[in-house]
Amino acid sequence: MESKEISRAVIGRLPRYYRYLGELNDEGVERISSSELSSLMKVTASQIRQDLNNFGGFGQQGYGYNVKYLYDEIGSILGLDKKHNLILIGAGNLGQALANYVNFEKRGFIIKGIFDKSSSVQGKVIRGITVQPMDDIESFMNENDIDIAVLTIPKNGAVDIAGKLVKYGIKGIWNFAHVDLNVPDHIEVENVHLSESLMRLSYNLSNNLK
Amino acid sequence: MESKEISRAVIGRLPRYYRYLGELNDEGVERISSSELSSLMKVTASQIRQDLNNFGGFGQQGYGYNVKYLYDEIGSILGLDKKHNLILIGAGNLGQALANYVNFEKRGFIIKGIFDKSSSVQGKVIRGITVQPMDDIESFMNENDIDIAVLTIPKNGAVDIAGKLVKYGIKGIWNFAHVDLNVPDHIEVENVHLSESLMRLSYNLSNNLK
DNA sequence: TAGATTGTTAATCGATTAACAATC
DNA sequence: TAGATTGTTAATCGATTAACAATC
Repeated sequence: MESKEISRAVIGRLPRYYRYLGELNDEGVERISSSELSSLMKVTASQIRQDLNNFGGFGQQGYGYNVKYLYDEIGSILGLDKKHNLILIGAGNLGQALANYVNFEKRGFIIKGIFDKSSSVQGKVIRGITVQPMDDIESFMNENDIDIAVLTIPKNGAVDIAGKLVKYGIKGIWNFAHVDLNVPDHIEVENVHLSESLMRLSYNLSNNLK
Repeated sequence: MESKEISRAVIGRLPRYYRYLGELNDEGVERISSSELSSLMKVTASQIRQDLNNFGGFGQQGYGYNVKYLYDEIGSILGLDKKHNLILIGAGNLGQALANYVNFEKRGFIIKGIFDKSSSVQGKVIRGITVQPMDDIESFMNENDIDIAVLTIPKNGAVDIAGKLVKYGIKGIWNFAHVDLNVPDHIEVENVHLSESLMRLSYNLSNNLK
C-alpha cells in the first residue's frame, strides 16, 4: 500500500501516539499542536512532525492537528480499522490470560480458536471457546479466516508449530515463546520475550548511575 | 559501576546473546567465533564484537570466545548473578500467569508477595503465596528486601500505585499497565505494552510489501 | 493581515558496518 | 611460525534534532 519504506523506529512509536491521542480524544480535546503533544509525551516536536509526515500531512499550519482525525488516521495506518481473527496456541497460564484480555477484542482482534496439546485442558472452555487438540488446527484454519496465531507454548514445540502454521497459511505470529522462529519473509513475526524484558530491567537496576 | 554510558541499543541485545550462548553451552559447544555466532543469530560479526567490547575483551585473537565464560560474563553484566525479590501488584489473569512462570525464579527473580485490591482474590494462594490487600504493601516492603514491583493492574490505578511504591523505596518497576508511569529518574521502569506490540504486528500485516 | 504552527530541508548526532593492525 | 580471529579505528549509514520557508 505505502510505497516508501517506513523505518522500524517510526512504526514502533505509532501505537504510543495512538494511545495519547485516544486519551486526549476521550478527554474531549479537539486540537493539539506538535509542541503541546511533545511536552505531554516527552519527545521532541520535531520528531512528532517528522514521524507523522511519513504518512501524509495530517496537520494544518497555524492550527496544529485535529485530535480525533489524527487518532483515526493512525488507527487506520496501524490496520485497526480491520478485523483480525486469531487463534491461540497454548492454553497455559499466559495463554489464558491473553484470551481473557478484553481490550484486544475492542481493537478488532478476535480470538476464534484455542488449541493445546495437553489432553487435560482440551475441552475446557475459556471465554466461551472450547480448547481443541493441536491436530485440529489445520482443518480449523481451512474453515475459518485466520490471520494471526498467538504462540504461548514452551520454546521446544514452538519452531515446529510455527512451521506448520506457515504451511496452513498463517499471515502473522505473535510469539511469546522464547525462541527465534525461522519463518519465510512474507510471514510477520512480533516477538514478546518477557524474560529478556526482565533482564533489561535487571541490567538497569545494577547499572543505574543516575 | 560502569563508567562509560552504554547505549540502549546494546543493552537491548544483551539478553539475546545470553540466550544463544546458554543454548550453545547446553549443547556442549565450548568455543565460538564472532562470525559463527553472527550467522547463527543473523546479525553482523562486527556488531557482536563491538557490543561485547563495550564491557571488555572477552575473546582471544585466533580463538574466538569461550562460550561458558562469555555466558557467565554477560549474565553478571545483566545482574543475573544477584537475587532480586519481587512483589506482584495485581493478581488478575496476567499477574497469575507471571507468578506461575517458572523460569523467572531460575534466573534469580523471586516473587515474595502478591497484592490485589479486590477482596475476592485476597486470601487466595498463588504459587504458595497468599494474596494480600494493597494496604499491606508498605509494611511488607519494610519487612522484606524488595527490589522490583511487577505492575499487572489496569491503567487507572497504575500511576497512583507507582507513586506509592516509590515512596516505599522500590527500585524498579516492571510495568504491564498501559500507561507511562511518571517516576523519579533513579527508579528504573521497564514497560511491556502488549497491545502496542499487537498493533505493530497489525501494521506489518497491513503493510507487508515483501 | 499578523501570528501560529506545520511540512520539509539541512545539520547533527549516534549506531552500524567495514577494514585492518594487533595478537593469540 | 602461519593462520585465525579479535579489538578497535575509520567510514558509512540512518535517525534525530534544528531551522525556517510555506501557509493556514
